[in-house]
Amino acid sequence: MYLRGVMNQQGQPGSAIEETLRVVGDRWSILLVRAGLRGIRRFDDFCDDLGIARPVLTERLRRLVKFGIFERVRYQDKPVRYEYRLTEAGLALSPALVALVRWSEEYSQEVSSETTLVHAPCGTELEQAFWCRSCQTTFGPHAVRGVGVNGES
Amino acid sequence: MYLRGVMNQQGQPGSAIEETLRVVGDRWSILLVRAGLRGIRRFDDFCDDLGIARPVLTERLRRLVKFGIFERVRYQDKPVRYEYRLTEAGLALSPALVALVRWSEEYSQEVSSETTLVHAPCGTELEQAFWCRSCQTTFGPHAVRGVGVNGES
DNA sequence: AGACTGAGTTCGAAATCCGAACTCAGTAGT
DNA sequence: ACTACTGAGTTCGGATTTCGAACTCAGTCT
Repeated sequence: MYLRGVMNQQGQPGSAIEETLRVVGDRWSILLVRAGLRGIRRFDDFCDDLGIARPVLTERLRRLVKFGIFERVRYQDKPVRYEYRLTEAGLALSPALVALVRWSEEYSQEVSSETTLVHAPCGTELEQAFWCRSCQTTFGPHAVRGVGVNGES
Repeated sequence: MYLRGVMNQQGQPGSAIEETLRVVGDRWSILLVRAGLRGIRRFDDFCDDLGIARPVLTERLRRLVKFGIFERVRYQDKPVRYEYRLTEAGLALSPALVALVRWSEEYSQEVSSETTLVHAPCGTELEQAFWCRSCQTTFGPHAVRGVGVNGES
């Protein structure tokens, strides 16, 4: 039973991932990050691209900025205008995003996907793996275990 | 600009990942999958563990069953009782879950995480990578590209 | 002046979420 | 036979979120 150790009980401050899901765990946030990766930065462009309601977009961007996933940058002064750029933390969400895209390609019914993710240099479909720096091997989810920061589990 | 090709326009049927996020893109679904991975199967246990409201749990489980992530299994007859087990598709969400957990460990402010994920055999903190079967190498998100199923992009 | 742009805000209606209490079939204890 | 208990839900009314459409506001363009 892996992922043990990443436990949560009700009422507790909540494990890290619960906290994270409170930030990105809605229908839009992940999509906003994806749009950011595709180069979208401006309010209206997010709005048009995702079809998200404006008040919701306002609130989401504010929250994502607050949690350091996007930053609000003034890119023009005359009429003062701001845009939203992914921070490093935001970029770091891409593995999760890619994992979701891969899962979608493989299991999503409804819509048959028309694109797939590949290794750019050679065009081979990519697989996702975990990598152990010390063993120099890749491995699957079965070999993952959760432990306390400085202890066993 | 990677992840190009995985585009979406408003009003369209929606790319695969949009569809996927309509299923698992809420505060609870991913947490339910995580609970499933931890071995939780029964209604009341999900309820107690996550602190989710019962009517919401009912609706979520129904949806996740409908989309093939959990299956509802009769595990007892006398008083007929059902439990929820992750399907293979549900298990296949674990890379995404692990990616989120890793991100949480690294970037989540609020709560400092007390556990970390490691490579079980050796105890080294794991890294997540993409793996190219044909090149036999791992690589990061920069080398990922989206292409049409049978064409370029 | 009048139209347009970009980044929002305001509005009321509709959909979701919530906790608490209830149901219903069967089991266990006395 | 009566009571308490279990597990998987359902029902309720109230609080919160989401929605689309229309509005604002500063500045620019023609």
